[in-house]
Amino acid sequence: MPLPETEIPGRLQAELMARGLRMTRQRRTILSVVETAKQHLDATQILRKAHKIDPGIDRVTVYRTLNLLKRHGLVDELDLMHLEGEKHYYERHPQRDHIHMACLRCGKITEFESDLFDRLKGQIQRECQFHIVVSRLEVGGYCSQCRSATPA
Amino acid sequence: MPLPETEIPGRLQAELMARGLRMTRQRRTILSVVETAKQHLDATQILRKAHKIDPGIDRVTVYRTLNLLKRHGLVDELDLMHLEGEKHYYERHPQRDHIHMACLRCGKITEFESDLFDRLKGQIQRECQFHIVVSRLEVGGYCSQCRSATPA
DNA sequence: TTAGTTGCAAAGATTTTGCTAACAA
DNA sequence: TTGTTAGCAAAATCTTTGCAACTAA
Repeated sequence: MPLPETEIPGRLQAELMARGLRMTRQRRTILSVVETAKQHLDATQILRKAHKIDPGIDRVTVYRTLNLLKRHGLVDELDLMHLEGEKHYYERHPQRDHIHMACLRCGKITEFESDLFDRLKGQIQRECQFHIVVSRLEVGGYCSQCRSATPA
Repeated sequence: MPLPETEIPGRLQAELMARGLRMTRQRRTILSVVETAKQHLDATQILRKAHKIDPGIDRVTVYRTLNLLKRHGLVDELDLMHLEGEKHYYERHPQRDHIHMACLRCGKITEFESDLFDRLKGQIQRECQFHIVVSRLEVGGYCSQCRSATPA
């Protein structure tokens, strides 16, 4: 069963301010784009959406803000198995880590949560004495639809 | 306990030839570099090592050969949590998948195999009806040495 | 012979840096 | 006021493409 949707509007903004960081008009715009994204966005897509709110925002500001969010652990950077080029995708750091599955045929990205994943991370921390800050599990393969579909 | 070292010299070359691909002097060189690597190498490092064997090899040929190996599932592409830039690292596809742990302080990369990881992939295949072709689990954090070390 | 491969040059894609003006606190 | 941030331009980094010459099978 899915987690309850605990979307807190402006959470990113609140977290950044709680850390004493300056809240500029541009940052507010970019944060709102990331926060309300319904899918994984790369830097260019974030810039495009930000432009619709504030056409003056520069691409560099998007990169700088994403780096800021990354450093503070507020967003996760994904590669999604490099399905289309080397761009990176961003999503708000979830309350519970999930796995990203990328279909090599149709490109669909599916997310999956698992107790086994949580236990695996626990095992790593214990047996390797490694303190995990961030983790990323991505798998590439064929989704159920593409497995049963006729060959391309 | 570690797996037995079943290093088969020339395995990459044998696998490519078994697939009916042409074996050129340049490919042989690049394959031997990848095969005998004692650590994760990026394209530039592979080129550098290949140059020591055959100074005429072009960077482009390295990229093309790596892409070939990737497409055939003979090497895995790693990001190692982008610890130093956006380069990719390559390793021969292991008999059993392992986890890469990247220390955010000292940069050390540690590998770890786990039954839980295997079970997790089994769960994904079963519950998501997703046929896994390639998987990548990377974690960033602090290794045991850096955890107990004095702050930088 | 001939389809596949290489090297070279150039382009492409993504991200970062340096600097001054503008701005949040 | 004062240290931070934004915008602009330029550079840096990594990777791919086009094409003629070369080569493995």
